[in-house]
Amino acid sequence: MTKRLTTIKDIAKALGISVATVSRAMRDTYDVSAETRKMVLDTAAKMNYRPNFNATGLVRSGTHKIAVIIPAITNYYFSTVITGIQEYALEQNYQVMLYLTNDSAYWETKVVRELSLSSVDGLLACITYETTDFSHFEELVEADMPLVFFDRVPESVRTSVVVQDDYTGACTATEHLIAQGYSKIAHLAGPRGLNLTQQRLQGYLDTLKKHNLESYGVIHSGFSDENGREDMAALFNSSSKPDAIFSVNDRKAFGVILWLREHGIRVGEEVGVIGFTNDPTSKIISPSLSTIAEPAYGIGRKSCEVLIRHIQKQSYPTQEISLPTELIVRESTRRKGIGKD
Amino acid sequence: MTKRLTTIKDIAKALGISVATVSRAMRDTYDVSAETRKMVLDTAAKMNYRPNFNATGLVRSGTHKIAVIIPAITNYYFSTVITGIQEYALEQNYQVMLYLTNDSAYWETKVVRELSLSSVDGLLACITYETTDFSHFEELVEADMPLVFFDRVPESVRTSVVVQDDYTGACTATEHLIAQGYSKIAHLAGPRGLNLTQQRLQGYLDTLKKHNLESYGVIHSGFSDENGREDMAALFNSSSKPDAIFSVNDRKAFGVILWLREHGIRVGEEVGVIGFTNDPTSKIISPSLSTIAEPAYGIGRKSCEVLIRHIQKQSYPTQEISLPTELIVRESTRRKGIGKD
DNA sequence: TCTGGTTTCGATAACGTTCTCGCTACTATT
DNA sequence: AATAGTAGCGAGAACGTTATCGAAACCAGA
Repeated sequence: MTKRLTTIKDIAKALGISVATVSRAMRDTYDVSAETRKMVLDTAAKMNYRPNFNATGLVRSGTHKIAVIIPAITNYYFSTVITGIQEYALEQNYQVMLYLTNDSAYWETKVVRELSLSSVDGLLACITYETTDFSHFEELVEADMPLVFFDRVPESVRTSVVVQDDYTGACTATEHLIAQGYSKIAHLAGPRGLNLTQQRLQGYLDTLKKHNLESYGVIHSGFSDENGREDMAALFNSSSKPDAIFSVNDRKAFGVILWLREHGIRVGEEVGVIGFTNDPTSKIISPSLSTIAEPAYGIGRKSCEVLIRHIQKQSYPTQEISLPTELIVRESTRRKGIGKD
Repeated sequence: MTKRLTTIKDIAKALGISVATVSRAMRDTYDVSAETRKMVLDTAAKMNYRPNFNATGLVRSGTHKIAVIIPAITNYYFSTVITGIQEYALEQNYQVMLYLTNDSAYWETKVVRELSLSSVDGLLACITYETTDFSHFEELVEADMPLVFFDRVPESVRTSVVVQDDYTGACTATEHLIAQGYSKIAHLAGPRGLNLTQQRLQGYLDTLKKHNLESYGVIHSGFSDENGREDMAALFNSSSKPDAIFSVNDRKAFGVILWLREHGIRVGEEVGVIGFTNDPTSKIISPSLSTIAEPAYGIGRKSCEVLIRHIQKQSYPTQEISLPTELIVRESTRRKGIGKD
């Protein structure tokens, strides 16, 4: 197919030495004299030598590759996580293979099952919201494949996980709404079965209870702005209308704001809205969206770091890492909505 | 490191047949009886066999992997392109390795140079806007490595390219502004040296000339909304203020709209704004942004398709593919700005 | 001069596949 | 019944690298 590449043998022949010496000279310096080492390195550069990872990977079982399995990348959170993963991986000389599941459990299973165990050293995964059966991941764990989950994590599989502190973030969001004077608070929750959905819901409920407030409704649905619109229509159809909305994520909150605007309801003044993520669009939408900022980049770096630890020390203990979130106040939760962002 | 995996040999031993037969049974049916084939497949499944890609890649030089080199993924366009690439690749049983250059020519060069030629079958690249020296790519071409550029393409390297029709898109955008009654049109251009910057600028200039209009300013800068704001400040500092802005992309146009709003200038009515991309935020921003929709997903699929063609037939002729764009009219270019989106 | 210890290097097996031969046993043809 | 042809399979080399073992060369000490 492609032109024949120069191998270690070619260098050996050119120099009249053995392949073993060339191989040694390539990486460590011990067991080989300084001059031969220099000679080898020079001619290697001259002949434009590149190591064949198939061969090295074959003999020492270990490719320097990690697989990332993620539902999608066309949103701020996921794309930023990947960026963090990618940067840390490259720093550590690991390469990233990307697999998109498109939030389909079928594809997730297929991808994980077909993923040859020999082609990657470890796996970084964020499950789809459809996934209920985790046997495809359990098989990997049983084969001792290092595996780390981030953001959306299953409860059953016993591995390391890296998440943001969803529970505390939800508490902070709800506290903020209450502090701003809202009392009839509803929650637009994520899909059922997802850990983060449960955590954020619980934070919301616990904070309400702490303040002796009733929930003004909880609706479970997807993560899109369309879902947000639909949920608002359902919510305002009932007799007891909320005066504030805590959305499980920003995109859904965008739908909420758009719906409120279209229905002539003043965002902030009449109905407060807070999201979760800190998507860049939350600064652009009008009114701008208050939100709980997630450390997406940090999640990416950290989960990659944990994975590589697992790869390099097979006895590295299982970690459960939770990164802090941060409240960002903007216009959508200002009662007297005059100030700018 | 990870537990010993079952190999083809284990299957052969378990069945009392040779490895060659097992190997053959695994892929094509010819030269092996239906019953042995079934036997092999069954026990392979039973023993949880996964092929070792290092070994297959070694003997038949060809890994089923392609590398994607891209400045970033944290924006709509790039993440959608990657999604297209990924989906087509998976359909064709190729795996995607992701490399982010962060728009740094240094990292681009480093990544491309360190990319072992033996570890991927081909390369899909979108250059940084810093890159001026393309020798790292030319080396690949000389080594017969299949290489396809998309979106941002160098002019010098002789390979296949897949882009949207930037020139015609820019013409359409400018025509639209003129048709809406704007006549003092300025262009916020992209970084110099990028082909798409040049194409969009030229489309703008040619359309103005066709209508006997003067340009009300061209400013080159980056792609961010911050850049858009800065450029607007510079533009409105002069005595001859434009009544319409054609921005090289949507994110920059968001900055424009934000700047106009902050300065009490009515978007659409007083100053028309049109972008390029069709970022989902363009529907969310208020007023919503008219734009030229780019076929991002299609670009991804198509460039991956061309690359795989090149990989599978080394004599596949070099292609220059240009995908059509589409005008999307929203509020930011409505003179009497009452209508909804 | 002999011994023992380093340093530097070469031969060779191994990693898990695929590929090229060639062999056997069976079927078809005359 | 003899021959040719074919289907099915096995033996072994090959891919490019690393790892193991041992050999050669050199040096120091007695």
